Amino acid sequence: MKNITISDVADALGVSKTTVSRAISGKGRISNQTRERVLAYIEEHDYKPNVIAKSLAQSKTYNIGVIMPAEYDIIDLPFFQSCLFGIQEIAASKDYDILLIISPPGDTRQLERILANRKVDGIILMRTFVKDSQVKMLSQKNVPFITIGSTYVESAIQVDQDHKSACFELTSILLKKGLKKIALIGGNENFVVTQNRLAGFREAFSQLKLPVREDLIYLNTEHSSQLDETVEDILTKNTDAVICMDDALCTQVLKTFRKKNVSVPGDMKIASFYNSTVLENYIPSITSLSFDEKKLGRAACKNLMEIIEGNTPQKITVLGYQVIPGESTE
Amino acid sequence: MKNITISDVADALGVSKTTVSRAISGKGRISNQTRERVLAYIEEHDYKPNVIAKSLAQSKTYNIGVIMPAEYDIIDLPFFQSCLFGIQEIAASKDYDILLIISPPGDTRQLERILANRKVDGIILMRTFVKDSQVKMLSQKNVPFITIGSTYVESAIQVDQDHKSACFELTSILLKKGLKKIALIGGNENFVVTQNRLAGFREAFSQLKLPVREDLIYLNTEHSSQLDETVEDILTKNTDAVICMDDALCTQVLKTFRKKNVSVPGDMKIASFYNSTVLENYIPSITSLSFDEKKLGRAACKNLMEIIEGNTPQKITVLGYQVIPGESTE
DNA sequence: CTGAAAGCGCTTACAG
DNA sequence: CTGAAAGCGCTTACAG
Repeated sequence: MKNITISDVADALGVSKTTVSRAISGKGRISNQTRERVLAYIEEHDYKPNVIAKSLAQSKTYNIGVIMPAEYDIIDLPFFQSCLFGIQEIAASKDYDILLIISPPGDTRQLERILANRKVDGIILMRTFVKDSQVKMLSQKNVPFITIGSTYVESAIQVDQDHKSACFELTSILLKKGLKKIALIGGNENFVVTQNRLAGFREAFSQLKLPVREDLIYLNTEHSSQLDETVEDILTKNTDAVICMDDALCTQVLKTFRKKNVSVPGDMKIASFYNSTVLENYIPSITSLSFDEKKLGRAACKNLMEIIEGNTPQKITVLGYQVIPGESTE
Repeated sequence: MKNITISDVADALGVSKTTVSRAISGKGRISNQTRERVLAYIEEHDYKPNVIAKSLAQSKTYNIGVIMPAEYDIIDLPFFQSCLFGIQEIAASKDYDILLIISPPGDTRQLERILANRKVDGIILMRTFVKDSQVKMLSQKNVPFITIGSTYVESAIQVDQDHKSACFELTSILLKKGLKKIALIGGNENFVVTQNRLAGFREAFSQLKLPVREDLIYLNTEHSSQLDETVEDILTKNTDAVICMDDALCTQVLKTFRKKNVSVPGDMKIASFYNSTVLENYIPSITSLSFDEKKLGRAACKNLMEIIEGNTPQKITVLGYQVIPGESTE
């Protein structure tokens, strides 16, 4: 049950392997007639070139490595999932496959192994950190790569959602309703995305020449125990509204509000960052933002393909967002 | 900046490529002295064999394909994620990598492309269906593969959690408390896992010689609108307790109960299938089951490696579970 | 427009 | 214990 090879095809047709190769790849001069004869034969006999052999000859793998952080944060999963779908869509259309690299943040071992083994033609990083050892390494080694999410490394080509503008707009909406004491609850400050959202938050205030209440900015609030204290603090300070940087945080905050009989939007307005399934059925409906993550994945993969093909895509691609107004801020 | 090859090593050491190859692989006779000399040189000069060339020579790819269904069901994501972690752990330890295949249920195109391109040495299916075209195809083509979750295809080697026993025990616990009218709410009946849980549910009744209330079995309840009707129906029928086949369903049911002022566990007992993050902070705490999904991934990958190496692992590997008692059934 | 030949970087019978 | 040589299945200068 051996697989049919390019030699078999060549022999059967009485042409050279070179000719068969050219018919398939479309490279090099070849007569229309010959090409069609070869293609017809291939089609009929279901010949599939051996990608490994092709890889070796061309020093290409037709794989892209996608790095997924080895962190459990259930709320981020749909994000990664959607990105992956977008990536895979584009990749498959160019006959590329996805090599999944699961790696703890800051740990470059997996990545190095795969690069040393020459198993991929390029890399997509699905999350970036303020100080990102993976980005640094890829950049040094001159490996084609794209980051989803911004990075501070100059040479990196990035695709991102416009978190800053989004947070700016969300904050502005609240400010323009006359709400002044707005709290911001966010996750890990080492994520670039956290910094970007914070920047948007600040800008909304400064544009309206209002002072930011620094004591109402709560970052690194990841554990729910910690979050309870945060909410406590927010309530003590007579806050008007809360913006949550993600829906997991928002869910927790809402739960605590309910426990303490804080009514939304009566006593407190609240807005969150994603209109995810976690909150979609919540009553009252929560004002939130909508991003197209599949599109993000597609954009990242398209750009990576460009780099691999030797082109230079634009350095920063920023994708839009939408504000989904809800009852929670009325 | 060319990469150092096996020939370079051989030349530098004044030995043949054969010898270098043998020193690395450990196959074939070679003197200890020579092996160590080669290994030392390799270590010092950081030589990494080209995996692609190795692949071509051995007809092996050192990749395993992992199939993830292209379906959005947020509740399943942590499951897949954990499995992936387990898989990757074992794979990496054997220098294998994961090729991610995202594929709509029933669609074998992605899979066929990857097989035709000979990009993997074996496949892990992360979800199975009652009628599973992917399983059928893999089985026909004689590709090494493992299913996570049971399948009805005879030849398939499977790794699964013991959903049946788990559901049996959960149901038994409720029955032994004297609860008779127990409703079962489940998802897609085309998933083997749904059928297994249902079987466990039934067995609990039959073992205690109690009749199953067929009208309290609700499958295929995926959309929340539909679920509302289901809950309505359950309440009409004066039900004692509800078992939910997953936490997404459970969350919805709990929400509806609250809306209708049905108190848990006062008016109604409830139990769910996973002790996932979705419910972990719920008040009252929810009686549920705990499975180790990373372990599942590990077991699947281990078995696949066995098959690839020419061994025959046991046909069905079943992993245990734990009942986590909560206040919701007290 | 077509082909013979070398090359990609390994492995592995075979011979010694 | 070691090595020369063929082979894995492609691609691609080079020559015609």
